[in-house]
Amino acid sequence: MATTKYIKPTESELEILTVLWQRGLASVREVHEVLALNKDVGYTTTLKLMQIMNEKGLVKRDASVKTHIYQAAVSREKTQKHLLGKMIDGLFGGSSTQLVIQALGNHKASKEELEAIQRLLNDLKNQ
Amino acid sequence: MATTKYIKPTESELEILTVLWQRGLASVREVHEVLALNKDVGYTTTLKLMQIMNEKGLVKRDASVKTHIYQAAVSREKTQKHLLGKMIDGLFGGSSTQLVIQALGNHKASKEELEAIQRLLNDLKNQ
DNA sequence: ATTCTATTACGAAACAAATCGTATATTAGT
DNA sequence: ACTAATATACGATTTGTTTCGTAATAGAAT
Repeated sequence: MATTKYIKPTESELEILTVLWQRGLASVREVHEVLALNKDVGYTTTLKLMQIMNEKGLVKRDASVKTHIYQAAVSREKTQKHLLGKMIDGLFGGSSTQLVIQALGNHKASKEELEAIQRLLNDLKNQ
Repeated sequence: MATTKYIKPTESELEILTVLWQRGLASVREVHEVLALNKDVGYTTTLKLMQIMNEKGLVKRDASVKTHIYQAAVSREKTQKHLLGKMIDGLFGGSSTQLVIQALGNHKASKEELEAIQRLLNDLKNQ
């Protein structure tokens, strides 16, 4: 099996991926306009980043049209899984439970969300 | 209230902090030997990093003895909280629940751990 | 066709992180 | 006092990330 090396997105790349995961397809301008809501950055900066991401294989693009259309080439789930795993191993001594406790303790969740987690826990316990 | 700006440790700095959190007090050599188990890096690199961390205020050191003794100057909990929060906001759309589900789904937890989380959930629900 | 507008391509600078070599200092052993 | 061993200090280099200016390109409007 030819395993492709996992490429860790940088922080800026992650911001761009987040936009792409949300929109599916987007031009550089569209991505840029979303980013520009939260930070002050030039258009060509976003463009350059997306070109680099294309080289790295983090995004794909359709260059057959005048305005290139991009999409994420890595899934949100895989990326979450990877970064989360790193964090659990590095910061939480390998204990996902510790991380869960911290996460629930600090970020408030609604009753519905808590119940969703409880159902998941029951499933896990009965395996 | 004079709030001190939060300094985000880099990845290498986090590795060093992890060692210090575990041991409490340690010399550069001690830290370095732990790091060297997992990666190939020179002693002076570790030294330099710890000096930088000292300037940043991430660690404190006792320089009154010949071999300087370091300790973490930031708490593990605060650091966990900060980085976790960033991750939830950035990667999980602000939903700690999503993160918890991912964490529990991938990293296997023991029955005891799952029950500990269930108790926490009950507490949270009854607030 | 010429001009205007929006786009991509590309290089270079600015910045940040990690690495290590070499010099210097301190202590312990002889 | 000399030597060996072990430390710290510090500069320089390398590597990675982010930034943006400028040029080239393509299409749309006139």
